[in-house]
Amino acid sequence: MTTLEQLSAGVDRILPENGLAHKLLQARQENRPLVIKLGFDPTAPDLHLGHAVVLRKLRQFQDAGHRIVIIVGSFTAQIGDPTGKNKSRKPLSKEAVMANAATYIKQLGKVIDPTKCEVRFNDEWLGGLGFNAILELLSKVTVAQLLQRNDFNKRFMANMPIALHELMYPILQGFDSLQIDADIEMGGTDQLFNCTMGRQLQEAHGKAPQVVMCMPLLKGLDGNEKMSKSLNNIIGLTDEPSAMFGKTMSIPDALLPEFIELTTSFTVEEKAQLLQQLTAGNNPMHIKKEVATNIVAQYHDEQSAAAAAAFFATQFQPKNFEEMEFKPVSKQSLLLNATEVALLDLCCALKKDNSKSNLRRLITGGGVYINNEKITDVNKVIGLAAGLKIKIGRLTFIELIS
RNA sequence: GGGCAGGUUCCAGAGUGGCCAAAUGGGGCGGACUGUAAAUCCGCUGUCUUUCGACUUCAGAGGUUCGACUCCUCUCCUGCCCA
Repeated sequence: MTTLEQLSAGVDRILPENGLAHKLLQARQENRPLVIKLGFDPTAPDLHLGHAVVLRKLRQFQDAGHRIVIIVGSFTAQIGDPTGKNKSRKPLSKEAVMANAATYIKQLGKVIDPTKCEVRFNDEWLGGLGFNAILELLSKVTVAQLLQRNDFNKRFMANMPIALHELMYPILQGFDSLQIDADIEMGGTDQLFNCTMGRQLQEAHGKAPQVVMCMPLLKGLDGNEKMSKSLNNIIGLTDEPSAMFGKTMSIPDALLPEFIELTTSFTVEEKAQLLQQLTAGNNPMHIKKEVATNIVAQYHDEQSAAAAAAFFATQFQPKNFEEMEFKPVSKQSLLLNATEVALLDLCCALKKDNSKSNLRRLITGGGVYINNEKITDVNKVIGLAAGLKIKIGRLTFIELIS
């Protein structure tokens, strides 16, 4: 496989189409690495599999000897990439930005080599921009162009508010590209517009426009929306092996092809084979297990992956308490000064962040088991003996210890 | 600046004086089913209370009323039209 083929594999869109080939050629002729830009907003430092799709591609560039520049949107974070969903954001403190950036970069290391990438904060150049410089920048972009952007367009059409500063976001992001002379900007397909802005500004300033490479957006656990922390449908890069495995198993079967393609480290042949098994009607569960194992192995290791698979098999496949694993919780930590207590109170003590009403519903709804027996009476008196096993909801398994 | 229309629980969106903790749909959470998942069906979805019920909530503050999400006043916020 040629470098070009490898680097363009799995990419949703390259703009212009022959841009990557052109840049690679140029790099060879000029004997220099390409500058590959990736921006991020330091507001949500929890990276997930969706981010990894882009990062894995970045890794390939890194391995091919190109220069990775990570732009921390320390300035633009104050605006927040306008999605229409979230209201205008509070400006983050300098400390918060730095802390978020640090955790971000740490997690970045799960996919790319953090020692071989440059990190820049965009308030370095945006923070001190004078008003005349801003006006000069704004003069390069028209309102009609900005309104072409999907979020803006939708909101405009739906009579939803668009604050003026939100319109600046793409322009500022483009300005970043100008500052670092990006050859290529990476992003998800949702970044197409913003990245294009970089091209435009570079051209307007007499520089070579960057090539835009958009990776497909990974869908989240619900199988519908894109993976995103605010939608609570992510598989986090730092999730524990068992959680990572379990979450992967919980994706809808229909999402499997996408996951095989975008999240696994299988070879092209292996991927094709898995897909073929799927269409041949093999039980998707087995294939999903392979995918889950592969994912866990990537972010942890083979042993953890195998352990997570085994854990899943014992914890969620049978209904028998004997084989399941329970998290030990000491009686003292519950602060219940009694030897026996009503089920509801026990649940309250164990799930402190749930409201009592909510737990009451859970119990009456049949979601609570004690020692392998479903209990629906909230008043059922439970003896607090060591070894008591209790399951609350689908995911909480607790064993009392003295 | 002027005119008009709006702000309802996670979201969308009904509700225009008591029958409203607030329809319906979505989402979420449980259960049944299941080979993980999906589909389907059932239940739940403000807080506290064993029950009766009590309490807090419909942008905010006041007011009218026995009683307000619903009426009045002011304030804040949003959109549209005109300047």
